[in-house]
Amino acid sequence: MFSHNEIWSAIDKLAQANGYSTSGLAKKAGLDPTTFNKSKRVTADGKPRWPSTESISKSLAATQATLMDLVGFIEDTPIQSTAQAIEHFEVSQNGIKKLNQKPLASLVVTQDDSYAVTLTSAQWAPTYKKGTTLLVSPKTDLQTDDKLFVETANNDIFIMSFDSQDDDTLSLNAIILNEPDRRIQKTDIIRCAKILWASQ
Amino acid sequence: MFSHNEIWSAIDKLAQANGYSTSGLAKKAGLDPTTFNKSKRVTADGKPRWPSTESISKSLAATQATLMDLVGFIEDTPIQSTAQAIEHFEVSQNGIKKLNQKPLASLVVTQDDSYAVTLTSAQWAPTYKKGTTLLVSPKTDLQTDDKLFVETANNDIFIMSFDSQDDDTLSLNAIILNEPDRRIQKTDIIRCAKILWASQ
DNA sequence: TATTTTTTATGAATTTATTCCTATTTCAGG
DNA sequence: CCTGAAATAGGAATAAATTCATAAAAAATA
Repeated sequence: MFSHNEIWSAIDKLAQANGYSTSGLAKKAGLDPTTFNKSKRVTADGKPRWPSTESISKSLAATQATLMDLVGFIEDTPIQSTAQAIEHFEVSQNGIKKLNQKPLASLVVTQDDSYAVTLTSAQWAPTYKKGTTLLVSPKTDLQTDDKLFVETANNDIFIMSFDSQDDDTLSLNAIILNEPDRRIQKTDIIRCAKILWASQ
Repeated sequence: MFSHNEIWSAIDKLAQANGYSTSGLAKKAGLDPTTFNKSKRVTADGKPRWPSTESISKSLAATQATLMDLVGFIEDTPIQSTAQAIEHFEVSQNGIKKLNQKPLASLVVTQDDSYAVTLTSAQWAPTYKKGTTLLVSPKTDLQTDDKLFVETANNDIFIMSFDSQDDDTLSLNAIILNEPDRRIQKTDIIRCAKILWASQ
């Protein structure tokens, strides 16, 4: 379920995240530039007007975004967890480092082998927006396009999709713009977990 | 981005996953039952017709599904790729029974030992309200006050907190009003999982 | 098997969203 | 300060989706 307000807000955010104005996004999508006007979001007598599914599909295509990305722009309630926070990370220009204070991402571990990671940075938006909680599992039966949460020996963190692997290296594809694909030495990996579930 | 075919397929799957026919879903959503007819998906001259965003929103609301859930029916998301719907349950005055149609609770199982249970009954409110998704694990290292999801041989379901156990029986405390505490024979239990995580 | 209910189908009427057109506003560059 | 491009606004025309009305097929029930 999503509200009239949420879907319009998501369209605004989709445009902004790709450097477009609202009308610019409409043009890029091959639509009339006034399609997403504020004045087209309610009728004269105040009834809500919704964008069409086709317009949304075209807008996502124009920004090479998925429906999943759009979900990332729609706010929802945070999850509650039975787990306990044990580690914190900081995101900076040089990468992501473990630390104790002012965490931009917090990692919580449950009592079995699955655990949750809460992102307090917009680093991985729009795929995983700030505030997203990921439920991940360290299980190793990886399939192509599985999303992974990987931590290396020097405490860098990568959230990328699984491409392939051999005995020594793990090949990962970027899931956000302007991030390169990567090949990581397995000996450098201290944590590799498959993302099973992502909250809003 | 998503295609005309994908969005219609997703609506069909949303209906099916909730035990509805396509027209049944439309009715539940407060729409005309013919809204999602095959004949409404293309024009007379073969042009594709798309469901409106508002119809989709109403359909998700009717099934207590999120946009994320719909994505699961379209793309290879973590939820879809690692989970498979296997069983449905119905809650009635006399208890909870397994069935095939119109489930009030749906159970999905992931590829590792944790799985998710979505409650579509208010049976366990206010602790777990209608629509809550529980992430549970069959791990047996139980501690007092752990919340458990228990299914017995006659397909009754209990969501209660762990009190104690001996070789033969499991003692459970109620977590909702007007429910008695219980002692269950272990030989009667066909599923016992610890609730690790609860969604909104 | 007969009967009722549900589902599916299709055309026409209605409602809704987009497009077209024009005008105003905003903002960067000369 | 002026100008041109982009963004926004709003009404009318057009295109598109839903509803309504009806009928036929399929499924459930007696």
